Amino acid sequence: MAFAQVALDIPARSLDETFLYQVPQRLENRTQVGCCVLVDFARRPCVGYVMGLAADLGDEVDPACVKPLRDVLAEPYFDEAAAALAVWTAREYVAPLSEAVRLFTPPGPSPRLIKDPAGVWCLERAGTGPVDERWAVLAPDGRDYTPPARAAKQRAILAALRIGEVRVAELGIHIANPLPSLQALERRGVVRIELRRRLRGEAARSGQCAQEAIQQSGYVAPADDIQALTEGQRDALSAIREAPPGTAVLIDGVTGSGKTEVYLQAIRRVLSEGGSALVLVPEISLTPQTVARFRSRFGSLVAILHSRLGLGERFDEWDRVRAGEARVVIGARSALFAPVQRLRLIIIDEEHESSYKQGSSPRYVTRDVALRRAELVGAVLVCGSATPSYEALWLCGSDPQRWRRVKLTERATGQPLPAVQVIDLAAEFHIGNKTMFSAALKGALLEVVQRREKAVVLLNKRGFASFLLCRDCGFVPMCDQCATSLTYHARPLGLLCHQCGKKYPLLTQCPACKSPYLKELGPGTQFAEEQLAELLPPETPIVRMDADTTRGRSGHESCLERFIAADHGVLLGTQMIAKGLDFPEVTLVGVLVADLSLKLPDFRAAERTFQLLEQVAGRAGRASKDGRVIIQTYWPEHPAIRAAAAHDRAVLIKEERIVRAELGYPPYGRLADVVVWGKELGDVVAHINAVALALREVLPVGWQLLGPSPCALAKRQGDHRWHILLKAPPRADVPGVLGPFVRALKRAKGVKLAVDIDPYDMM
DNA sequence: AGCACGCCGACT
DNA sequence: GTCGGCGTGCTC
Repeated sequence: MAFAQVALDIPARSLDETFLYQVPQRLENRTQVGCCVLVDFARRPCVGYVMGLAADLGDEVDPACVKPLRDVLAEPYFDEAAAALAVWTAREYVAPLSEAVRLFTPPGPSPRLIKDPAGVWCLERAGTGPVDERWAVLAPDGRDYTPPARAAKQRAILAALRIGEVRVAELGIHIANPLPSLQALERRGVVRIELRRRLRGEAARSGQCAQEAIQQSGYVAPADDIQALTEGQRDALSAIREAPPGTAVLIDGVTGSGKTEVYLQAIRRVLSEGGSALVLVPEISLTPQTVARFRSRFGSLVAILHSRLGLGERFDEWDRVRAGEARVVIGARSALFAPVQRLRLIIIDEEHESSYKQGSSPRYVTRDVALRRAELVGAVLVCGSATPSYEALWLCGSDPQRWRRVKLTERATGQPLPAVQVIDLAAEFHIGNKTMFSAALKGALLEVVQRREKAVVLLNKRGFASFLLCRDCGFVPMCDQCATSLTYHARPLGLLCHQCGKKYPLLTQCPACKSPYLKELGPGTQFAEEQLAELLPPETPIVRMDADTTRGRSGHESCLERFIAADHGVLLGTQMIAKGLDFPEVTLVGVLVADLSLKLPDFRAAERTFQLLEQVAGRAGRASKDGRVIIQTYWPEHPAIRAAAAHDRAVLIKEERIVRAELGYPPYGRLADVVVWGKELGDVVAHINAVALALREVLPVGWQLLGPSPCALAKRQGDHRWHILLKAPPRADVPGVLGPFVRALKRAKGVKLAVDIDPYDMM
């Protein structure tokens, strides 16, 4: 008799254990770990995934309760190692098991069970099949129906439906758990719940006819493609080769040191031994240039997993990986879970990037899950960055058995790192300069333009002005959804909430005191663009690149192309211009206000500022011409600024070590953030207080509980947000304490709760 | 999640 | 007295 441990595809924290089912004879040879199966659960059918197989029941389960599997719905999506990684991820990040398992299932919706019009449960296949959505529609006789006074939810639902049809999911945004009420209305014949077919966009096909030839010639690239390596690159390569399976190598290489070439050659080696490789890049760096570079080496052995691909195309790529056709997988964070066979190498490029922290459940840390996957499958993890995270550096020092660091101190071209000049903006103001450009930066920009070279200017703030201020009464217009100040945009003219994206018309007078004197304060990229245009000769190409100009499918690329195509000019942008772009002709980098990110309420603010400055500085002088960097700041003596000026991270680390050790911040302590949010402030505060009270009861000795307090973004999209911060010793089993605690919590109406283990962002 | 069970206020 | 909304608990 065979039994299967099944993880049900139901995202509830109270359901995150596997359930045992008996495997009937007829399904015995099709039932494998990773299969999607149909089971009976709580008197109805349910989709699940096989996490393990067993020969007997063990003593835990009453044999009388065990039901047989109803059906096997698909070939295995994942293997035992992946199942183990899913269980580990769910535990480590206090997430429902089903959500962790879904990381490994093909892109697109899971098979769902839906009720047909007769009320019979039936299965809807994933992938190629049509996708249904549940819509609530007012029935013709329902128009005049008035629900009883006590049925507040039904009233709210009907009020919405009288205006128009609504998706059930959308009702859920404002009405907690609308389904029971909706079903009650349906029984009365007041409302119909309809399933509607949503047609998937046509699966895009990747036209790589030219690449086919490369694949047929085998994956070994022509010898002239393989660039001569520097000594540092050779050391890095041999460190990767010699690293035992399940361990990590940190490539700590200055900007322009040729880390990508190291990756490419390490991958080539893995391929020649019959293995596969996974390359994770920040979402933003997955540009056509990056893809092209890998494709030119490995042809159609490359698969791209990108969230911006259509669902069909994403599925096709995923399936090529599973089939073993693609053995070099490049993608953002979630590609870590691709069904790669014989995985021998996992590369995380730009390891310090905050996008490697997943923002929704399971809120995993890519680096840590990647190392776990490497351990489970016997692969080597390679993390590369010019500015590694403090945690990664610390791991190399404190866990040398598993973490090895290789330094690349020279640029591949032999060029020196650009000289950095720091300008004190306060001093500049005192000598009468009231513009955004110091005399030094102004001069350098004019010189660059005159020599018909290129410059990059960073201003880490988009829009025209951060906020409007009434000069008569001090009023600042705020977003009513988020309680953040509204950013003034000149084009299109209006006020915009950068938190939720809500647009407001421009005010001509103060709503509080009717004063017409509203002043724009805190210049952003739109304003800087105007100023730059005034400063430079009229015909100078200026390309602005921020979230506003890169919106849309290829906005990003078109901005870059315009800058690359121009024979000289200035690229002005927010932090997105600092990330992994390689423009050979840039000879000047200017930072308009370096301290913008320094004052954020976040213990990583200094580290992030240094990373941003060092990365953007690295855009200068990558080819044959020397580069120059000018950093303007009100805080020239800050360690992050001094470290960037000297290209010496030690200046910052020295200070950070003291602060973080003293306050128990990572890596000298582990954090967990417990957030509660909801529409009613009173509910939120009451619930978080109850949570805090209960948490203090189970708090281990040596742990600290901070708060409850409002989140830095105390209101977001209409939700009030409060949180509790936990500080634990460095190697404490934080999920081991929080997991059982959260599972035992009574759920409260009108509020939601999330746990973020090892958070990156506590706003 | 979804469904049964059971409590309790509201209306015949 | 019953009806039905809403909170609680269980599901191999």
